[in-house]
Amino acid sequence: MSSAPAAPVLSLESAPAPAPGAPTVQVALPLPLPQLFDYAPPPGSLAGADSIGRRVRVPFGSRELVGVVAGVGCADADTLLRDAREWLDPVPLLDGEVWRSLQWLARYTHAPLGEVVSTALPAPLRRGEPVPDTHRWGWRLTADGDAQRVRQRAGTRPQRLCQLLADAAGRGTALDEDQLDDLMDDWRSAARALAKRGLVERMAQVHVAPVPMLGAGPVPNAEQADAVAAITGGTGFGTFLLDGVTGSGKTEVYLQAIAACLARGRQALVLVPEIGLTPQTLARFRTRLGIPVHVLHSGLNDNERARVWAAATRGEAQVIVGTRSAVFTPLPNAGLIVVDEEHDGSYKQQDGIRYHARDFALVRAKALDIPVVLGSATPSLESLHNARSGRYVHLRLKQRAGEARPPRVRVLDVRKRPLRDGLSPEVLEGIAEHLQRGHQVLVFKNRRGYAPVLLCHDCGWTAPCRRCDAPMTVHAGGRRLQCHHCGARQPAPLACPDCGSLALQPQGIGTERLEEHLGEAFADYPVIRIDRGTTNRRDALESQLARLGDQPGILVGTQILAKGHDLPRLTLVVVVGIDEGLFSADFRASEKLAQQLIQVAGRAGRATDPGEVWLQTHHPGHPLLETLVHGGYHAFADAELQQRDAAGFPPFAYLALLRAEAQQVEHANAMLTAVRGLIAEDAPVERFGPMPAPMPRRAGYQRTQLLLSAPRRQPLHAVLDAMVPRIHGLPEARKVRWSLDVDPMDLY
DNA sequence: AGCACGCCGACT
DNA sequence: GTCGGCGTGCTC
Repeated sequence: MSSAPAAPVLSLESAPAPAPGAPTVQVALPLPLPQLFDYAPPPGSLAGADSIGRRVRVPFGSRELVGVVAGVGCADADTLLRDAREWLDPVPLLDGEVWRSLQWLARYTHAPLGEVVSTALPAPLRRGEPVPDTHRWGWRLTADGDAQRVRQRAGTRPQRLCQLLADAAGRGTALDEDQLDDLMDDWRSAARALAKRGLVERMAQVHVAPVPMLGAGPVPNAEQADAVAAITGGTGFGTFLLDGVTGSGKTEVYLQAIAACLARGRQALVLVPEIGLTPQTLARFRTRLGIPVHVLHSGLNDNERARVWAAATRGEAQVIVGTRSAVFTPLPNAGLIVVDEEHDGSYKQQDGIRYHARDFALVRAKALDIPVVLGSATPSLESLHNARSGRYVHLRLKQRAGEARPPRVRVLDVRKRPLRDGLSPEVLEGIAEHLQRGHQVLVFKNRRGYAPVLLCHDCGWTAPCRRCDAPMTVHAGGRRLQCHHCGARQPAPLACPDCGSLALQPQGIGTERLEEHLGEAFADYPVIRIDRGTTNRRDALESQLARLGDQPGILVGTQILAKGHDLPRLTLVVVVGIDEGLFSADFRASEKLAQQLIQVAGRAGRATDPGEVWLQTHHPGHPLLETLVHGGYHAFADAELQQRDAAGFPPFAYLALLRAEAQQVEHANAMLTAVRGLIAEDAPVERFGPMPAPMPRRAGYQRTQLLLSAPRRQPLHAVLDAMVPRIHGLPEARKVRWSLDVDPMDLY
């Protein structure tokens, strides 16, 4: 699904007409098995077509599982089926569009429906818990409480709570728990005490759809107004690529399109990348739209997620903002889907069901017959290709809002320049200058740790991971080794295990080493490192940036710094060590690098101070840099699309990658060879492999892969349709862990 | 995936 | 003499 929306390779048609006989339910179970399992309906109940989408608890071997009814049928007289234990839903939990789309996804990814359903549902629902209620809880005085109110001792919490509730009652209303949180701290203990004496009571409040109270926003410029008009002006499905440089006000366009959607009484779903969901963004949505915004992200616990899901499925949640998995939210009353930063790699799930949330959002929008907006300053080549071929409406925002000007980009040739811990003298001078002017500097290096390898200067030995074909990364200033692929950690050796030499040196530069060096070079300024090593908790990034505030100082970090927060005092971005990315074997490496450079460059000079971006490289003449610096992202994209076309890569070809891993390579290879043998000789797909994965050994497993490629989607899927069910029966597949990735993001 | 059943080593 | 190793086979 990487390029075209809902190309109906796979039909949405469902079950055949039931035949006479004992009724059965066909249940999709969360197992890596391709088939449905038949049961007799729970004793004493009926199962018609209206039970499709309901959850049932069923016996399975010696255990019990929760599944979803995917069809109904009738049993042959001679087959003995087990009884399903119980219905878990009175009416279907999944129905209508979301159910059809999930079935589509199962067929498209060639994954078992039960596993797709189970990734789509919040954990409590997956476990069989009832759909949580979404009532707001209100508190009011009982008749007793009202009568005895005057007898409360003045100045106490219970008295204050009674007073608040009495005031509210005077206005003919109760107070809900959110309002009480705002009005009084620790009202709960007072309420508990009063409730025990029967003076106050809690009651569920009927949901009343809040009316949006649109806050004032900036006056849109002509480009923004045109974009909003295009998105809101159409009828039904349409895909809009909102292609706007950093600072051009894409969020403003989203907000106005969402406001229009709300004005028609419809729900809006907004997808954001994992690190894009900042408190600032949420606050802006809330104040501008003037209604509760329901948030779904990895920081929520299971019950909170289930509640948001429930609120959405009941149509109560009007705006849902969430990361990848939010794309599964049922939207009975949908009006708009927005995918922010649509190029972002975190939309593709890389384990389990390998779906792409952006692409699935398109499928859903089509099924819902509503517009979908894909926004980015650096659109994916897939989306650009679709825009240029007319499948998407291409909306360009070329102006930066306000006075902000695009940053000046400088390519620094560091060949033959002395580098100290990876930084050239010019860079250090530049940093000093910006700091002295009271500004902030961002040093971007896409490599965590102290140094990428530990090298013996005498014999050339490098510290390898014992379980992976990868060198271990040096951490903790050289004292520890860590594998970024399997997580293994060990102390750094004092002497070379091969030759006994003590000349072990960290080789190369990571963020930790940059932090250390910059801390020494600029001892008077704060140096803050932000990467996955320092910023595990969701709010850690916030608090670290808050620590810096408006002070002059240096931020050192990886990818995680490339977007999100506004850093108005930031005027210099130094990009160190892009050279690895220039020569990577992965077909998407150039695209990722270009997007990263443009995104991180967008951090510089968002306010009135003009920003500068310095790229430190040993390859100043590399075509990617030349094109990107002189022609911008679109010139790069043109060139890169031509190369993809010539090389037969997406979006000009469709790929499916079968990965296999086993303790012994032979097992993995035997399995893939057997799979390859399942493909008809004359099938119009190219097959590459079995071949070793780019990292042949990872976490102790030998990894190989088989790549299938076709110039059109349909024949590839025809091959997969015939092939995948038979893989499960392959004896060679027994000792192997395998997975199929349709539209892989990378060939790793 | 889980879980049972099933045949061969070091232990109360 | 048993507890337990993980090979293989099945689950409506």
